Amino acid sequence: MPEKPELDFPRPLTTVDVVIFAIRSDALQVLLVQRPRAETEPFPGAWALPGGFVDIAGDRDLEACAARKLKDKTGVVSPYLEQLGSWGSATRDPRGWSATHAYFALLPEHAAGGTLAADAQWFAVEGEKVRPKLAFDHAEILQAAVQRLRSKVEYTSLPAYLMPPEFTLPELQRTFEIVLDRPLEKSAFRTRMLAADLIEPVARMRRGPNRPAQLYRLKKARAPVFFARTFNPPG
Amino acid sequence: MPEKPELDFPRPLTTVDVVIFAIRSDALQVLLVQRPRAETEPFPGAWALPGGFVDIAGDRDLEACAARKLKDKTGVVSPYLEQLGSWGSATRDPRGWSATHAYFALLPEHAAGGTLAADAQWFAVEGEKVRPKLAFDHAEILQAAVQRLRSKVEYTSLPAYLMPPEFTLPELQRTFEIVLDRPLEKSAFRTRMLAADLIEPVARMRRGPNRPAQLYRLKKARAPVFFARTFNPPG
DNA sequence: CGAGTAAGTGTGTCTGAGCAACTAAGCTAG
DNA sequence: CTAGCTTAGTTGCTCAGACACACTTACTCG
Repeated sequence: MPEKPELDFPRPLTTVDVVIFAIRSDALQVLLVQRPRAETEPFPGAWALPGGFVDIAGDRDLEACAARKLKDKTGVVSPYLEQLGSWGSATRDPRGWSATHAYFALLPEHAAGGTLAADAQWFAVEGEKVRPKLAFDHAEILQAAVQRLRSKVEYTSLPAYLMPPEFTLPELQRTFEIVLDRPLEKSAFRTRMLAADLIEPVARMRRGPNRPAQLYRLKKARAPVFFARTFNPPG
Repeated sequence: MPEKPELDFPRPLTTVDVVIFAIRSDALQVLLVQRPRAETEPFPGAWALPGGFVDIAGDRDLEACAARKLKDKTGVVSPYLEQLGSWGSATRDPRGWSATHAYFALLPEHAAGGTLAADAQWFAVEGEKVRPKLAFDHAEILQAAVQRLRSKVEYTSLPAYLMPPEFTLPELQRTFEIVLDRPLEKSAFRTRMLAADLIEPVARMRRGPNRPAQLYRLKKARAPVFFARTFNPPG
């Protein structure tokens, strides 16, 4: 091939980061990894979102790269994975002009309980932040992810992806309440969830502490379903 | 600084592309540029979205890069500009692994009528496509942009950014109808636009073909406003 | 001067949110 | 064994708001 001068442009560093959410201990949590302590690394020892450089040889595309990083840290292979956005600037990485493609993933609790990478740990999301100070601009990315999750919950049934394969309506409502951080009205919630047509009843029932409850599962058709209105808390 | 071996990873090509929309001749149009005819270029002579490599030396961040490319092609400096997503894979560019950060912009008609770059031209959006076959995966990006625009129109008042500084309600409704490609109900449209609180009346009136109409303008506070429901066509 | 057209307003209907009451089923403590 | 507590799920009522349609007003043009 003839020479292509514009390819000699200096290229930005290209990374992919994944904001991995799960409900654990009745709280919204996010998975973070600790950066290596080597002095040659930026932000040594700091907590950061799981991510890293795109592997030109191994990654077919950006989403495959995000899925790989998720699998490396959690072992989970096919969760809900959605592109969040990209952040790129001259200053966000001390090593030079860099751009990251951010994804966010929703894991059911049972999957989140599996074997974790040694450097990974779950942290509770408090407001739109997390306790430790994050490396790079990852606090900003996390904030965007939480906002996106909360805003999509208002008009889709995304949190169903945080549930185990079979769940009861009260359990699903509890998950919505944890994500939204506000109480929801039982009757309206039921009406809307059934109208959304994203979940279907399973024949079996679950024996709860008081009485058996109907089990539901996610329907195969995974189109996000939009609600007509937002619900409001009682009182 | 000590050596940082991971920085020797081969880096993907990094570009920014902008999907620029405007209403022209009563239709939704998008700005395309023709790729150079040199045989050394990929897709010589084909139409493509305006875009190109990130300039590490000149661009502060991705959005500044997108704004620069928009200004280069249209002369417009501060339109509505929103990140759309990113597309990256080993195969989308014949020159190698590449990732593009896509933005979409909304231009008012009067701004879109200004001086265009020599290689740029407006094309009507038909469905979610455009007549000429596009270079790279730009058809896919364009499709995503149209879908995003249409879906956001359902619950925000984005199309107001396609209007001149002052406009009448029927003109605004016409713009909504062009973007959504379906008729809207006059009364409901009025109620919702006023409730959205994104536009405010101007003292003056415009003389129309039959009677003078109230002029409105965009409010300074540019927060996107969400509607409770979608409107439906009459009949 | 009358018909046509477009801007803007009024109105009845219907859906769904919010709230509370109520039933039913199982657990638990005495 | 039983009474009372807890929770799943249902029902009914009220109210607000959005929608569809129809009406009024005002201007133009022939």
